Amino acid sequence: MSSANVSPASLRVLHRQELPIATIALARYLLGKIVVREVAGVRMTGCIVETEAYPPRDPAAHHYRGLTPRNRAMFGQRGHAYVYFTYGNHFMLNVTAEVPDVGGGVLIRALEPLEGIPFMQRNRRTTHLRDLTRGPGRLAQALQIDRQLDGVDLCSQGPLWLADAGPTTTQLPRRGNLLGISTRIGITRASHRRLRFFVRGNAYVSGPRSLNR
DNA sequence: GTATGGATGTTCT
DNA sequence: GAACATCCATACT
Repeated sequence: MSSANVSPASLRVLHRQELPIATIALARYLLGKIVVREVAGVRMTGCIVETEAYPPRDPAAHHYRGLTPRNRAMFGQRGHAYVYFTYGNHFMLNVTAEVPDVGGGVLIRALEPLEGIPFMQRNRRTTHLRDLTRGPGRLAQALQIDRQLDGVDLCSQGPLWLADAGPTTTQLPRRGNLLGISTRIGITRASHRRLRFFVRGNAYVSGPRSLNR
């Protein structure tokens, strides 16, 4: 199993300039990066192991029909949070992409828990490690991510930000062994497009086994 | 391990 | 009224 194996002390905030502009490139780039959530003096972190791209002109994307009050974050600068509520139960965390007014986002689908695991266990009401952040709804609940964080800048240290683990993590998935690619989960439109990216073999990746080869 | 269906609230037709 | 970027409990192999 590939483990994140990150040293928390070396966290460095990601600068907007180093984020790829294109949605699909960003979805791949974010694998291996760290989500940092700070609430009430508590820090929870996890390594991104699964993403989905919702690029411009994608009929499955919330931005497809243009700007609405809900999706406005995706029409702003990249590197911000787009958080929305769905299925009556769950919040989803996305990282905005593209240049302003275009519309693009990357759904964060799974994390490998790193720091603050006891708090995630409390938030999720389970001690089972593998169930804490495997899936977009679960990870949002574990990290206490809700609508209040919609629009937050992920490139400045605040309640929610993105980090690099520093030079110690050299095993960023590129192709072949570590980078898995599949169709996206739970959509009906454009369901043939292979825009889901994941760390192959990682225990915290969601979805059916058949998609995770 | 896989398959199914219900719960739930917001958005859009 | 339908669809929805999901999760959970339950039933079954």
